[in-house]
Order: sequence, then structure tokens, then C-alpha cells
Amino acid sequence: MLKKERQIEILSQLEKSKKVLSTELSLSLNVSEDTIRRDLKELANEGKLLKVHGGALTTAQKVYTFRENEIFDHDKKLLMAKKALTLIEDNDVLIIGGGTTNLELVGIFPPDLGITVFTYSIPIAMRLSDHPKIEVILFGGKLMKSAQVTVGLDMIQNISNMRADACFLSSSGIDVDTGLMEIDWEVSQLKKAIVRVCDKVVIMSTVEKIDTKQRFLVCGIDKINHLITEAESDSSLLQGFRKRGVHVL
Amino acid sequence: MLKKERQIEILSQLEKSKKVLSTELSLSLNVSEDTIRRDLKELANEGKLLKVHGGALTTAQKVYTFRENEIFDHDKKLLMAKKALTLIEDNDVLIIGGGTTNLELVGIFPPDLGITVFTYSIPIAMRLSDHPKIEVILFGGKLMKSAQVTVGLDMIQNISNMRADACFLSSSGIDVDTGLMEIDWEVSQLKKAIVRVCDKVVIMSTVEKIDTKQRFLVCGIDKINHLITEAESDSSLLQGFRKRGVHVL
DNA sequence: ATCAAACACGCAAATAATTGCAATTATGCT
DNA sequence: AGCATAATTGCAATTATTTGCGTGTTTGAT
Repeated sequence: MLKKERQIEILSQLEKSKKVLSTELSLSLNVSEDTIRRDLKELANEGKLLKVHGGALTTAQKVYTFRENEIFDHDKKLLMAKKALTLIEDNDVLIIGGGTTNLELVGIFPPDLGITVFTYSIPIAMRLSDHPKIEVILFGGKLMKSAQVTVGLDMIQNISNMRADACFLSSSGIDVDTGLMEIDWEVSQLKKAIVRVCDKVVIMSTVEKIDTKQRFLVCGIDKINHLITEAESDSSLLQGFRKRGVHVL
Repeated sequence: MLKKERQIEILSQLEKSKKVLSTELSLSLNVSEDTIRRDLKELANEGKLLKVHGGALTTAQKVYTFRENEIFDHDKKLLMAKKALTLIEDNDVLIIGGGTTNLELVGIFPPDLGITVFTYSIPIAMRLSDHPKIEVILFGGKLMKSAQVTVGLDMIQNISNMRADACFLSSSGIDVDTGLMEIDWEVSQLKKAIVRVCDKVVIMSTVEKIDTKQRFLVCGIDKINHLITEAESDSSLLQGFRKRGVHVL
């Protein structure tokens, strides 16, 4: 039995019973407990499970009454989130925008990730509120009910006075020539301010948003460092972005 | 049963009933009382609960916007919310604090109520986000994960520069002689600032909190205009408050 | 003040984790 | 293919964690 195979089996057992014991796994999979422990350690580092003395528990021990399965295009967004996660390092200071893709992203943050997150999205803050190591700062302002994000002039002030390692923004439209666009004026102003203070700008967009235009410009393509979609990074659709120096993944 | 598993179970029981007894836990989880005590001690060090002689209490009530029926003392709090609602008029500007009682209150706001609500509680903002006529402004700041509220110095600044018709605050302790008290320093500072800028100060407190003291003073009894409990307004327990000019209801 | 319940401390047994090391197995490269 | 290198695995010795029990102390309700 291959290592990967075994690890998948471990995860599947964990899925069923919400907990696994090192001793039991060692018997049922015919490997030493050491190996099981090494597997568990590895999986724990990937955030796939929570390693504890004697075995492991599902990370989703928490009561997520959150409607994860109601997210549109859940699979695609999860894939994008996984790609985005590779860009994040311990001790980073991030600004994370609204949208379900970002919600997906913070949902897969491994438990040992120690970062600081600034956000204006209430669902994002909520979901991070039970993460053990992440510090969350929520920007305040008037609540835009439709998207459950806050906006306000003060907020743009606040943002302008900070710096962050990276920002993760979704897009309502992106285009090789024009750049990143936004439907809502207030949100566009907000994102404009965010882009200015971040070393690394990461845009997450499903391919259907590519080459669609919206009313308000956030920034030109030259400000964007990474573009994440659900497609293969060498897709021809994305060639234009690669040519302009955007890291596509 | 694994240690972590047990601790999670303890926390989950605690969440439901707001208190746990070492003896009961020892029986229901089939471990010695020593083990329970050690668990409680450990969890207390992590700030997950407050250890007391004989068991443990919740340190701060974590609010789940979704699971209304699990709110502790739901009936009492609903009753208090109904009383509080009588104090609210159209076009009011209110500051509403955290806690499940306030959550209950905003839950029964009639759909045609047109007011402006300032809050630092994320669950409150969430719940109001689907109300058609209420404008919600969320104060920003560092997220205190246990209670899902935000705090911060900026926030006190912001509050000091506004005025509101009334504020609705829960109490972690109130006493005729001392006044309103709070467990957490940062929250106490926050409430202090709020009380200063509100024309009408409404405190909501279950009777069990009456005459209990906490570490940090928010304000004296003279600043409090209304006291809402689940008891009859002419209860003898509340006589002291009435004598000092507090409207008890 | 009294007394049972709750607690803290140390100890010992059992179980689990870690580490270094050697044997085996996979992988990449010419 | 053949070889070098890296990864994986099991083993043994050591270390750490968990747990229950005995002892003596503290607590808090009457």
C-alpha cells in the first residue's frame, strides 16, 4: 500500500467516525504506529486533520452551521482557495476582501497558521473567529446589507495608513487591457485603497468573469501580481495576463 | 475517549448550559474527577472557560446567530427584549452592545421600524443585515474571538464623536451602590464611552446578575435610566434601583 | 465552628511521542 | 538498464503525556 493511498484511507476513516486512533490505524492498515504518527503529523501540517495525543480528530469539530454547501460553484472556488493558500506564509499581514471565494479560502486556513487578517467582510471575520492563531481586525463602517460588507470613508483613511504583505480580492470583472473592475462604486474605492498599500495583489476570479467589464475601475493590470482562476494556469484564455507579467495560477 | 475529544465535549456542554459540574462530568465522561479538574484547569488557562469551585462557567457568552434555540435562558431574554422594545421609537439612533439578550432584541424588531443602529457586535450586525429599514453601522477593531465583538482605541474615539438617543447594554454585574460593572477591561472602557454619548442608558440584566460585582466599573447607578430584568418590575429585589431613580421594567 | 465536598500535590503505571539509525523501497538521471 | 540519491518504513531507546490514587489541605455551606 502506497503512502498516499494510506493517507487517503486515514482521511476517509476520519470522515466517517470523526476520530481515529493511532493504534487502531496501525492494525487495520498493517503498518507500525510510527508510520501512522508520521502520516498524521503530515496531514495535520496540511490542515487536513487535528492531531492529538493518541490519534486525530476532524478539524471540523466546530459547529459550522455555515451554509458551505450553498456556495455557488463550490468546487471551483475551493480549488481557487487551495491555489491561493500556497501564496500565504506564516506571520503575513493580509487584507482579505469579501465574496464566497475568500470565504472558502479562510475556511481552509490550517490551524497552525499564524497570520494577521484585516477584512471588511463580516462572514470572513465570523469564520475566522474560531481560528486559534489568527488575529482578525475588522474595518468598521456602514453595513451594505446585500453583501454583508462594511464600507465608509473612514475605512479608506484607515487603510491608507497601513501596509500589508498581500491582499486577496475577488473580482466582478477583469480585463487584460482595462484591469480590475467593480460594480459598486464604494467597493471600488475601497479596493483601490487596498491595492495601494499591499506588496502583493492577488485577484481571484472564475474564468467567466475574465474579459467582462464593469462600471468602476479599481486598478490597471500592472498592479496585479497574481491571478487565480479555476482553470489550468497555461490556459490560452489567460495568455494575455501572463504576457503582461501577471503570475497566473 | 481521547483527551481533546473530552475537552471539546466539556466545552460543548458548557455552551449549552453555561455551567458544568466536575462531579457530573466525571460520571458522564467516565473519568476520574481529577482528570476533569485537570481538563478544566487547562481550558481555563486557554481562556475557554472560567474555573470555579465545583466546576466551571462560561467566560463570555459566544453568540451564534443561527442557533437561536440554544440561547441560554431564551425565555427570560425574550421577555426582556419585549420590554426593551417599548423604549424604542422610529428614527431613533441607538447603540446596541453585545450579548444574547441584545441579539434577542434585534431579532424582534418589527419590519417597519426605521432606526439607525451602531454596534460593535458582529452577530447583531449579521442579524440586522436582513432587516429592510434599519441602517447598521459596525464599529471596527480587533476581533475578540470569545464574544465576537470588536474593540479598539479608535473605536472609543469614534464613539466619543457621536451622539445617540439611547444605548442598550447587557451587564456582567450590577449593584445599587457601585453601578454597572464589566468583566473585561476593554469592554468596560467601551461601555464607558457609550454611556457618555447616549441620552438614555438602558441596562438589561437577568436577576441573577443583580448585586453581583465585577472587576471594572462602567458607570454609577445615576447614569442609568432604565433597568430591564425578567422579573416583575415591582419586585423587592429591585426596590433599591427604583429608589435611586432608575426606571425599572 | 464543623464537616463533607472539592482541591492540590506527588507518585506510579500505562500509554504515546520522539529521536537516531539501519534496512528497504522508490525515483531520477545518465 | 544501472547507479546514485532520496524517501519511506520499522525498530529500539529515550522521553513525554495522561491518568488514577493516596495523602493532606482548603473551601464553603450550615
